[in-house]
Amino acid sequence: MPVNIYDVAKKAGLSVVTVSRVLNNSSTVRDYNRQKVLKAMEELDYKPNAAARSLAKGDTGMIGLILPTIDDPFMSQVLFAVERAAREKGMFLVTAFAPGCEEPGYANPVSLFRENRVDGILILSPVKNEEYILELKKNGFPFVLLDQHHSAVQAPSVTVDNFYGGYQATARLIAAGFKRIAHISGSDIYESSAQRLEGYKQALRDHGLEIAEELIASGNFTIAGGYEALAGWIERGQLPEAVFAADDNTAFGVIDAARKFRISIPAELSVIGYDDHPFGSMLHPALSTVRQPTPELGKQGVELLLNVLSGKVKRAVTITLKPEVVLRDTTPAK
Amino acid sequence: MPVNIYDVAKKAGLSVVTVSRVLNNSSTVRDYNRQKVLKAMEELDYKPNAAARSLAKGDTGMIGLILPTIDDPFMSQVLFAVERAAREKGMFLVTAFAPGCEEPGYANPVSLFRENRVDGILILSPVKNEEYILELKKNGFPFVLLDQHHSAVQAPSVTVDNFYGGYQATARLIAAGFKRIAHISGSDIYESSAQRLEGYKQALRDHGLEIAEELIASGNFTIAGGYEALAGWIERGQLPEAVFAADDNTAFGVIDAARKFRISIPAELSVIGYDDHPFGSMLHPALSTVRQPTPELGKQGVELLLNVLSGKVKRAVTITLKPEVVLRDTTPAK
DNA sequence: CTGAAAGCGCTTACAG
DNA sequence: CTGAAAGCGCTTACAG
Repeated sequence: MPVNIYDVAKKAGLSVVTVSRVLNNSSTVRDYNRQKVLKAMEELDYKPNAAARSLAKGDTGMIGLILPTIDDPFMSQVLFAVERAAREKGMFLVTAFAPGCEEPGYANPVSLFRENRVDGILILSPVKNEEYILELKKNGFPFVLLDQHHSAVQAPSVTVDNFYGGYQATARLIAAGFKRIAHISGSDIYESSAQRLEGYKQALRDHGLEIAEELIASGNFTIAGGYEALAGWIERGQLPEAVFAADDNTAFGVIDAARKFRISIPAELSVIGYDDHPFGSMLHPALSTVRQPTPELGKQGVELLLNVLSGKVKRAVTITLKPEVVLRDTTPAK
Repeated sequence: MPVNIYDVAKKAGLSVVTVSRVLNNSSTVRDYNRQKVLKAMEELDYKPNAAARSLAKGDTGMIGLILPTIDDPFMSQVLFAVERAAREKGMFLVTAFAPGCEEPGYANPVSLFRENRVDGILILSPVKNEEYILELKKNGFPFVLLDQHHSAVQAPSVTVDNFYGGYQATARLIAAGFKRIAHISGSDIYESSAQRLEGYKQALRDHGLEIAEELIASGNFTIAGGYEALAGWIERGQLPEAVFAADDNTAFGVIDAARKFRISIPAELSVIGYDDHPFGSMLHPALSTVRQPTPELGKQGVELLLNVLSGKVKRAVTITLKPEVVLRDTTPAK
């Protein structure tokens, strides 16, 4: 039942080599013969066998994406962008989750590359220097890091400038005239959190504002974290004028707490989040935020990986994308 | 550099057949020899080549998941569950998006199966009778439908009982003493929407309540849809006592609108959503909802597909999962 | 319990 | 521009 390349060759009255050539768009095929082959394939409803091609050629036409979780629009947006970019390049996407240390019994997706199931791997937001990354490196397996800044690993990567994002968000708040600007950071295991915090601090310094440790809270990138941080400040009588939250979840928690404590936004408190969560623009008040270039991140990641695979890129280049501040209703209308 | 099965055989002083046997956990290998092979593999850091295995065995060890989008926690939760279940069964997951008619230029993920890249496919929430599903069926390619009810396609599937969910949600509202219970439905292209609506109607009927057409709005599964539906009722002086929203996004929109119009929840208006969106339990008021068994959906889907692949399941069985009402703070404390 | 041989469906030099 | 031959790295009957 399954028709193979010999069936096509026979039907077309040519050799399998020629059929293989039209399959691979080789230019050295007489157009007349190409048509015959195409016609035979059509009539036989022939589809090449991917495994046989892989075995013969040594590549798979697939790339892998390893990500920590998917419980966040940022992750899923990148996944979507990656899949799209991969498909546009004719590659399929194998997705594997690697929750990391947080979940012990969960095997690392090593066999994904150790068995040559994919040609290369994209690793999104590795939570720390996972040992499998080191292993990839040691084995010379092609991979690209997405959204990470662990200087410890030298590898091709495309990242978003989190320092810049943190700096810009804070600068906007300063420009609006605020002095008491708080920050709620994310999880320590993500480098991005530390960098947004640094951007916040630097913006304060550059504008001659003091860094008040009591206005820096830890929020763990969660709604609850944002809620508790604001509640804490309120209870201690330290309500800031504005808060830059390390992500939108945190910002939603801040808004939720503000509502609870009857603090009006943005009249009494301004808020800027990070990520541009879809809900941010749909709920009231619409959340001001720092938009991550997720489609670009996915696209550039795939392109970089393909360039690594083709040998065009040999060194550990880093492509840095800029996020963009989007001001909506949780900051003063200027 | 790449070590193959012959290298292992030589090192172990045995034939490749024996190596292959230990690779496939064949029981007919003398334990002493098995150890020798294992040791050789270890020392050589041997990893079997997936393409060669696929070609020889005729299967790939991969399954595909086709989903319309990923911009919804329901989708991503199912994706996560599917990946997890697949990995537990030793399979890898190829993910492909098929936005369907909504996005023309986007190629159908046909080559995923036409080139035998995967052994079988899981199709999540097909928006309608996509032609590729018909093609799969015609070709006898193994697939399982997740979360769909298109009676037009006879195929193995695992679904969630949306009628039941709609019925239960409405019944809870009725039990709380409400008479004017509204419903905001989802998108017509999803069968689930129609079924939740039917459940709502049936619950009303069963309890002797009238179905008021003016209390049935269309919300498109969006925050804006929920917002506008409630705003419409308010403006027309038709505020219901309670609303059953077709999903949590819609419910969030209702809550948002209620806040805007200063309608207190649940004192003046009760709300039940659908899906158990992670935000539902984290924001205030905590959203009452109908929880979908997403982990189970993914797990059962993978298992059913594997049973189809092994020939254990031949007919178009349907596994139906029950959703569960979760009452929180947007409905009266009983 | 073990192995020689053939085969899975392609592609890649190498000739012509 | 076209094709015969070898090879990619495994597994599967078939013998023994």
